[in-house]
Amino acid sequence: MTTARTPRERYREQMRAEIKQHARDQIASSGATSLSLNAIAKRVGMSGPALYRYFASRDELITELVRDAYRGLADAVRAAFDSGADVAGLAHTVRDWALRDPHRYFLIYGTPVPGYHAPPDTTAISDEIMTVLLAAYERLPVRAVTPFAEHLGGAPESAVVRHRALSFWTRVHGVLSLELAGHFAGMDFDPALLFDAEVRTLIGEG
Amino acid sequence: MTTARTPRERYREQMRAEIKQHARDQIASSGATSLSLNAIAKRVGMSGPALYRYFASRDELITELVRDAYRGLADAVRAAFDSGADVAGLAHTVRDWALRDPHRYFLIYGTPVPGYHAPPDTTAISDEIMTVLLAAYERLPVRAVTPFAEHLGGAPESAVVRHRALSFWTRVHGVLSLELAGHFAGMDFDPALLFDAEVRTLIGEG
DNA sequence: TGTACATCAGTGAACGCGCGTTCACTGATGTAC
DNA sequence: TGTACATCAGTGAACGCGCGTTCACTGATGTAC
Repeated sequence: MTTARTPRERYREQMRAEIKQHARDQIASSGATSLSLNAIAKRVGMSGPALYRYFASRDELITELVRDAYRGLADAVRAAFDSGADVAGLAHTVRDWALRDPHRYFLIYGTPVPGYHAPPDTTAISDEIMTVLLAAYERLPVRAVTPFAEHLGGAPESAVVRHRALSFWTRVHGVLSLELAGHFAGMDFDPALLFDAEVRTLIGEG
Repeated sequence: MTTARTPRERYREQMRAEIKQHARDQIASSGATSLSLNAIAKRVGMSGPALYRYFASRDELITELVRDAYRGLADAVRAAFDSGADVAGLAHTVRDWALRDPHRYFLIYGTPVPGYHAPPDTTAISDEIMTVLLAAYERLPVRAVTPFAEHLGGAPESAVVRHRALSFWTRVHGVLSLELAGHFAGMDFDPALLFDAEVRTLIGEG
């Protein structure tokens, strides 16, 4: 959130934000692959070429959306941790964030868009999330070393923590992505409770 | 695999199979959303409209591919079970199947294609897979009732089995889809070992 | 405070492209007598 | 075995469409003196 100085700059920021919002809306209803600049322009109320004042290309717009999504998730997770959330709290933070806008979640963790490669700085944001997870697990009682932790190498205690953080990631993603994709529809249970059950296994009560 | 009787029918089956193969190839390199009939036709060596002799529309072709994918996974899982595979064996069957053609896996379990709805019979095939999972878990020692199993209702023993089968599904999918999407790239470990670690938690050694 | 100039937002026309799908048609293959 | 007809695979032209992007241009907004 850089403060825009001149009115023109402020206007630019505003327009960029508005364009991205409409882009998100379009992704929410038609998917990221079929994102159309012309359709967005129409929504924003200008002609297609005008968007090129704000984004160099369609790819740059998508990249920006991906970056924002990563940033948003990382911020949410860090804020929760700073407010004293434990591992279970972090899991629910992720779920709440994903449920608020499923397509933003899929933009990050969904089927990779062929030909499109995420910008390098997004992996840095991913690491940021992982760092918070590690910090949260370091507060829990130490667990026995697993075969996989041995494979990870390094100090045994930290390897165990890393293993647990990876399990957090894969299990939360597993139950969450199936829920968001609608695979539990028709099955007669509350996805929130299955999620809770998985979370319990992540903090040692499983 | 219905036996084609007349030569014409055999030829038809052959062409349909060839078209689907090229469609799979195209999905593998450009994703399901951007599947193009004309491009497939060119590959097969005929003109675009000729494909309409074999598929009523683009959507029907995709539906056919989705159906085949479900069918293939279900057959693989059932065959493994019939050959005596236990829960861990089934997990590896799923992983092997997914690794053989990641895009086929994402076709089923990836980001839902907006506007496209899977045909109703695919859910039946899903149930088939679940049935095999339940059978595999019924052979394992009975476990204590979980809160989620209580929520599922029905006989406690069967509810526990259902809970475990759901955990199988979500955990296998979680670690597998992140691996296939390339999210473990750059992290210094063997995904196969993380998968094994997750599988161990699914059979009671976690 | 007013004038002269530079910056920048947005337009409309045009580019080439590929898409799914329809249609009328040709020519080969199979069927019935 | 040969002829007459029906079936069906595949073609090429055409449909309307929307796409990303470029370009020359207009008009408004900001800046310097």
